[in-house]
Formats: sequence, structure tokens, C-alpha cells
Amino acid sequence: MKYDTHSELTEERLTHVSQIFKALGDPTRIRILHLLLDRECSVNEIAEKLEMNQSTVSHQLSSMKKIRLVKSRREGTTIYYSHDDKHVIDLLTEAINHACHN
Amino acid sequence: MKYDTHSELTEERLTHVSQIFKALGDPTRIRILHLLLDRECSVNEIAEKLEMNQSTVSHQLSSMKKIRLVKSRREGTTIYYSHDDKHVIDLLTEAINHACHN
DNA sequence: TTAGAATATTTATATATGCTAATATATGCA
DNA sequence: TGCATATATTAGCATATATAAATATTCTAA
Repeated sequence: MKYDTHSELTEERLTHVSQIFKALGDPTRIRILHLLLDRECSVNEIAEKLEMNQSTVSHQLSSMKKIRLVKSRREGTTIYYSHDDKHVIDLLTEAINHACHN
Repeated sequence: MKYDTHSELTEERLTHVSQIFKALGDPTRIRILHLLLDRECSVNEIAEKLEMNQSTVSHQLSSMKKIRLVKSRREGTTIYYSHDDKHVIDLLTEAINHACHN
């Protein structure tokens, strides 16, 4: 029997992990998540700060919500988004910090 | 002046980080890197183990080499690949380990 | 130098992705 | 109800991506 110190890479885990990384593999989504590091933001707030189309921001938020990277909360007509996966946030900040010391 | 505990997300860092994550955001490349966790492998070896086309494997290795995720070493007609970015390997194993405890 | 093995590259194709404009939906308020 | 605001969704387009087949390159050995 083979001795292996690494976790087995099942099909299910492979799909999940690649899905997460794929979500992080886009500048727009990274910028959005970076904005959400500290605090929640509304869709318009994000669109204005990043100087992007409201539709684009909404679209990306929707895709990230689908895989539970962010969550939303309604307050009147405004919807506030915040991150919803501490581990993914850790992966992101680690990568950014590392990029600062290249 | 705004007090911020997070690293500034410059355009250069954004490009670099999203590039890394994009590379990790594909099942094929993850499987290749997972094979290379412990030891170097030849192109054919990878292709056989993953039951994939030689051309496809070579292509993905080439794309990962371009951004220095893997490196290669020639021995006769055989070329052995191994990973070349400890930090990226850490990101990957962390993500896989986490996927094991979801 | 010629044949064979291992890898790389080129080309083609199908699919996925990101963005935008336009439209739709939902909420609050007069 | 009717209107304004905020967000979501749809449709279309241009680009990027992953894969595979075919071909080219590089090296070894006879």
C-alpha cells in the first residue's frame, strides 16, 4: 500500500477547489472581494468605487453568491454584500500579501 | 488619512494574483500540480497517469512554466517537470485540505 | 546519418467567460 | 396608485480557453 502524506484528490474535491480558484482568477472579482475584506458594501457603492458598470458588478456578485463566496442582506431598496467564506478570504489575503514581497 | 490593515491592491499585484488563481482554476492543471507535489514527473508519465493526451499535458505544462509555477529539467529525450513556486503549492494544498473538511 | 522516442508547436474547434445595453423586478414613499 | 431608486436579469458580442489531431523539433543510439 502506498504511503501518501497528501489528501486524496477525489473528483468532488477537485471540482470544488477548481471552482473556488476559478472564481478568484479574475481581476474584477478580486477587486470586489478586496473591497469587502473589512466591511459590507452595496452594489452601487462597489460599482462607483471600482468605476464599473452596475450590471457588471451585480453579475459578478451573483456568480460569487452562487458558490457562497459572498452573502447579501437587504435594507430597503439597497442590498449589502459581504464575504461569506473565511477560508477563501484567507487564501486571497495570503496571495496578495505574498505578491507584495515578490 | 485612512488606516488600513490590508495590503494595497496595486494594478501590478492584482494582475499577478489573478494570474496565479486563474492557473489554479482548472481541474487539469490542479491534477498535474497535485501529481508534482512530491516528485518530478515526465510529460508522458503525467499523461498516462491522468489518462490524458500528451499534447494537452504538454500545453498545460507550458502555460504553467510561463508563469513559473513549474520548472523543467532534461535528461536525454525525457523532460522532467517539478513545481517551482512553494507558495502556490501551499495555497493549493491548503485549499484541498480545506475541501476535505467541508 | 538515419530511425525512433519524447516533447513541443501549430491549427482547428467547441465552449466558456466577461462586459455592456436594455429591460425587468422589487422596494419605499408621496 | 404612480414614481423614483436600487438591484437583477436577459441577450448579444467579442475574446479567451481547453482540448485534440497533425506536424515539427530535439535528442539518443545504432
